[in-house]
Amino acid sequence: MTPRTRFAPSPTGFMHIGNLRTAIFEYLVAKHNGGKFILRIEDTDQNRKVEGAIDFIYNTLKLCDIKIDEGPNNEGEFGPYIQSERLDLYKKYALELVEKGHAYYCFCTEQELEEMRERANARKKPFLYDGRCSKLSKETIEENLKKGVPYVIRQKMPKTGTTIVDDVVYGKIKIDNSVLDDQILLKSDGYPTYNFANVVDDHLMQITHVIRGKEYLDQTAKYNLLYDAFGWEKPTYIHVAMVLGSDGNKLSKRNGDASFMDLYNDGYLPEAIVNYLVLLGWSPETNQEIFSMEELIKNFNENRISKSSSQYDVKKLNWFNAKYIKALSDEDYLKFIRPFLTHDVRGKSEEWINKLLLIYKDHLSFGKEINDLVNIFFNNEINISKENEEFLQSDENIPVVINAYKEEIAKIKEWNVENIAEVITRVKEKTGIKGKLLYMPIRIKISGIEHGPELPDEIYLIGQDKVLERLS
RNA sequence: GGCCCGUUGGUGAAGUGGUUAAACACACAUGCCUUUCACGCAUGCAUACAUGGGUUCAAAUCCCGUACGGGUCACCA
Repeated sequence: MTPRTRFAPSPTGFMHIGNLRTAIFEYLVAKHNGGKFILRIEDTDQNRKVEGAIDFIYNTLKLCDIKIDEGPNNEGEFGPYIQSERLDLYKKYALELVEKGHAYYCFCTEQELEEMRERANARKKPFLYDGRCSKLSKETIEENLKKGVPYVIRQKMPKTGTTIVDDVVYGKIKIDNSVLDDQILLKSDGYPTYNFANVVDDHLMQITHVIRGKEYLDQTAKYNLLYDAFGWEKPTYIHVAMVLGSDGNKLSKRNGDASFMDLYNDGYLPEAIVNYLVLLGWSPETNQEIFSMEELIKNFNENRISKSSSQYDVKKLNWFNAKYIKALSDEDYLKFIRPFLTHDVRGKSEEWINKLLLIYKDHLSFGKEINDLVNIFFNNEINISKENEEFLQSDENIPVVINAYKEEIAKIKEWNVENIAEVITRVKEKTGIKGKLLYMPIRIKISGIEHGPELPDEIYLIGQDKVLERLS
């Protein structure tokens, strides 16, 4: 049987890095074993549908180089791949379960349920449906159906004993059947519940490995009971621990850093994000840290997924991203970084812009950062701090050096980095000054600050006219 | 509250009974390099196996209790 895994998001138009990581794991398990990766849209909650969400998911996965073998936009033989288009299927299987005696019609109204719930709360007991409708006579049921009384279909749970969940990561988990609710399979609007649709689809789509967040671990007992009721073979379960935010709490939109798209828009390369995420909760057998998708597929091993949750740390992501940026060709780098530059570049030549951007290729953590780094080349006003002003007054040689620079720079006919470098050497020879006193004064005069790229580059980029003006 | 799961330095983690006086990476610090910074390289740091009890010649590794953290108990997924 060829391995098949699936990514089954609900179409909310948002993907936080925890979801993405799950998708990556699912993809890697499939591909490592030569299998298929399926996308299924779980839109059984009609209230949460978002326009364009499917394209958004395709887009995100494509950026991450995760290839969808079957999905709504490229159907295989197990379609449709959108749950809202499979309604008749769920109904058919729900009724099959009723037939077999593993499920029953329930005509209780929301109000009745609410009352039961309140009574349970008052006694400080967890609410479990008491199964009263399972005792309804055939006649009553038929009469209700004929009258069109709204109903749901509930699964009949065993009241005693335990159900074992076998999980690749967590091992064997024992769940008491007595805590299991007669869960609803089919809602009164004809839509299936998540749990039911999941089991039916995973079976029909021949999913072999169910990989999902650990928050579903407890629920898996219900799944197993469902599989047993149908007489279907259970898939291999791989539950993965959660990704926590940098504050150690649950990831949330509010934390800002939780979404893939935000990261992408800030100038993080998808390859770097994927590489970082895969190492969150999974470790390879060697000390290798940088992995191409191809290498991940080769090396991934679900037995090395961690049980405990891990914390998202943007600093490590920055490190990965910087590595990936450095590895880019100049051409690719320029293509990547250019859109992030928001400074006013009117009047600047392409050559000038590219040179500027290239200087920072090895210094960049993420795309948006370029604007801060590059600031000194766009400030029209130079602000020299008090300390720096004092420094300029601190040595009688400084004016001499500055004057020498001024003279030599004015003489340059062809404005390029080589000639500027020569000027610096000449100033050094002429004045006999070297070290700090040689470069700091001019730096401060032309940019206001003592940091920056290499001096010849900096002088070159600021431009001959401006440099001369600022040296006066 | 019941049930389930987890707990190795600031972070990601290796290690699943014995050369581990616990690797590696990020972060941090220092040094070298560079006429600054950064990059790169090197070194170091961090008083890390939650805690108490067992089992064993030997435990981060096995068992039990406790604490702490998280998850789950919907006509949401």
